[in-house]
Amino acid sequence: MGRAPCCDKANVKRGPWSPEEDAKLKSYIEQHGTGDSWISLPQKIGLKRCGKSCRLRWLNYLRPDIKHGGFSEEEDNIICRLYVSIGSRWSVIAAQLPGRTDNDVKNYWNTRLKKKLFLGSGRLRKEQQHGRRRLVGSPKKEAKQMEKGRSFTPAAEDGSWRDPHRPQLEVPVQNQELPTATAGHPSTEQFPGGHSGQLFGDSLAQPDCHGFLDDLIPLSSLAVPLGSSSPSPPGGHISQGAGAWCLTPELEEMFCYNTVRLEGLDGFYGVDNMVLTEGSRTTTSSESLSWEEIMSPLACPPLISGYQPMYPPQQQQ
DNA sequence: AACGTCAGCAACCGCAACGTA
DNA sequence: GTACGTTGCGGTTGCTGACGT
Repeated sequence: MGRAPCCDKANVKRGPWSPEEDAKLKSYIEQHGTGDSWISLPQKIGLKRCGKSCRLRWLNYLRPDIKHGGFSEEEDNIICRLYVSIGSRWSVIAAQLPGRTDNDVKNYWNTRLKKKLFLGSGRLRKEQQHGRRRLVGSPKKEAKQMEKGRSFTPAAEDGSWRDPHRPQLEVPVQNQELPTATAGHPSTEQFPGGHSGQLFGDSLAQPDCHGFLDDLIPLSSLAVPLGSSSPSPPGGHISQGAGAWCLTPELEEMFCYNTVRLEGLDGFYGVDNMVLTEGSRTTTSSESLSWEEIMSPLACPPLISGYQPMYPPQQQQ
């Protein structure tokens, strides 16, 4: 007994939305809100669309507070930091960026930020050198995005990012309880409740936020405990066997399996020394590395070592 | 000018979580 | 406790337009 489909796909229109459809959906929601069932909404307003599609259209495009295009460096910074801390939890990341949707953030990461971060990609670097491809949208496109853009609530007076329409992320604040390395892979675990507060302290709210590469990546965020969901000791080792550390698959692939990609990220030469075995993702080195070694200048050249680790070694506990 | 390639983005898909009867 | 409907989320796909040859 399978689950009933959310809509009859044969009688549902797909593909891009027309202005008329947008207008219908928008005016209905502005009058009645989104409180009712999304599933029944299309019938009520005479749209041949799936309820899910209506919801998506509203959330990602029609909402009045949506901000399109033109991510600021500050936003870049926030996205990158959160990505290395919690992984691809786009809704959580988007919740910290007023006017941005998870889809927006996800697209932005996939199409731009990832490349911006890992310029080592040979082709991209070549392209940049030759100025063949823009890394940001063309003026025409930007203009289009601006045109599509809606009004949006600026940063709060205290300098923090705040969107009145979105709930603030309920996670422990920066010092330093984000469940990163101490609570298993963050992307697979829920944040503990009970503490409310903003995700960031002043550092991210500062208007003069420096480039996100400067202090972006705590190695503790790149490494996840292997083969165990139990909290890992802060003094964990990269070694073979249970309890060993590994990079998240994506980062591992970026940093270790494809050395070409490291071109533009020379700072990670030390990480490259950690030869990983396929599948088990453990090091082949007969010697294990202590946490201190991992955080040493060899593994963490200035780019990283300058970063205040979220989960410092044991002695700080 | 025509064509090919690729980046960017909107939309879709499927699964998991959640809510309720 | 369970079955079912709905919502939310993240990954993926496909279209469009910009750009290079």
